[in-house]
Amino acid sequence: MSSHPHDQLAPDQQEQLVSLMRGLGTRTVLYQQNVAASLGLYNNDLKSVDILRETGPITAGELSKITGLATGSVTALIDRLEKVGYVRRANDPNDRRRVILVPEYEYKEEVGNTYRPLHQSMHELASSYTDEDLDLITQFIGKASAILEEQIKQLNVKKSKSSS
Amino acid sequence: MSSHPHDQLAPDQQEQLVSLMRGLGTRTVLYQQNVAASLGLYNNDLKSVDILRETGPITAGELSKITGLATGSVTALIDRLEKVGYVRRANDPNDRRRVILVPEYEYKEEVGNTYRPLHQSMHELASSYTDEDLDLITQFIGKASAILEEQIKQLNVKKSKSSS
DNA sequence: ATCAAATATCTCGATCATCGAGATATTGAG
DNA sequence: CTCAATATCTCGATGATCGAGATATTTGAT
Repeated sequence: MSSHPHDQLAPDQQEQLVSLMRGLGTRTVLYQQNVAASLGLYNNDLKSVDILRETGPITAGELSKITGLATGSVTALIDRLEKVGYVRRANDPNDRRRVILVPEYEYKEEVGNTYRPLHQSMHELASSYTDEDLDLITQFIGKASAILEEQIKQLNVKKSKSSS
Repeated sequence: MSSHPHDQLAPDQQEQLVSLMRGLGTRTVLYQQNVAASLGLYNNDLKSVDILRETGPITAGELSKITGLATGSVTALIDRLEKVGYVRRANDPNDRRRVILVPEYEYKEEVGNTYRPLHQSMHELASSYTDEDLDLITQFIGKASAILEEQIKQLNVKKSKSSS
């Protein structure tokens, strides 16, 4: 399908990839929302769990910066997550103002169970490639991820600028 | 780097990719949220604009199903998007109950402008690959996207089941 | 030491997107 | 023609989020 024999040139190929990436993005957002609902969490709560999973323990303020939520919202968010055992408040011995958030979802199987079918399918997809190809793809994903991170930073910069 | 000579086996490589994909997902969600804020839209409003962009005109009810929002919420959402000119309500000549949502953001340059830096970077990234490699990557992204779509469906099925 | 400014988190009233149940309009089947 | 099904909208209730101020702690200057 997608009628592009060899008479078609590269720019179009790039366009196709970028378009697919965009579609992947839309689906990712919808998927995340569905996972949250499935776990009985609010979107931002699951988002925070995912962030903590990647960063490890961070302070409430750092979570506020990353998520873009007001500090008051983060306080309430932590209360909710703590109540259901996804996270724990810990003291920073060096600065008693700070609240360190320690992920505790290792004990919560639900998260793993919910993500499992996706991971399973991804593993299956991955196993259909040679080591070499997988390397190529992995590097691409890593670079795409870095680009996104950079773009998020840029948008935040613009946000602060426009409010000055 | 990443010390995995040839004595290391595939599963680890797969793990790395899946982990990276997850990180990509988290960043995608954060990015989307930042774009929405930057455009002065609510998350679900931008989500809907993106959906409409991909699907073309659909009914209010279909948007409700895709986004998972209640019909009453979609009504308000459309009101907001219509007010700022991202979308237009049209009649379905065959069924006068229906409201068809027609995307109108071609006239809105802001969306394109906001996404542009990301697209630019993605194009740059894409242009660093050979046609062959790009093909491989494109196919992978397409498959990953299809997997996500399937997983979203599965989660919706479980949702309906558990409420019976 | 002392004090003021800066920083981190929390509190709390206000706002507003979302829900969900019911209202309204339309279609389709019998 | 009537009734059930369907599509959208209305509207009161709920609750996440905001944002300004309160509290506690740290830091730096004097």
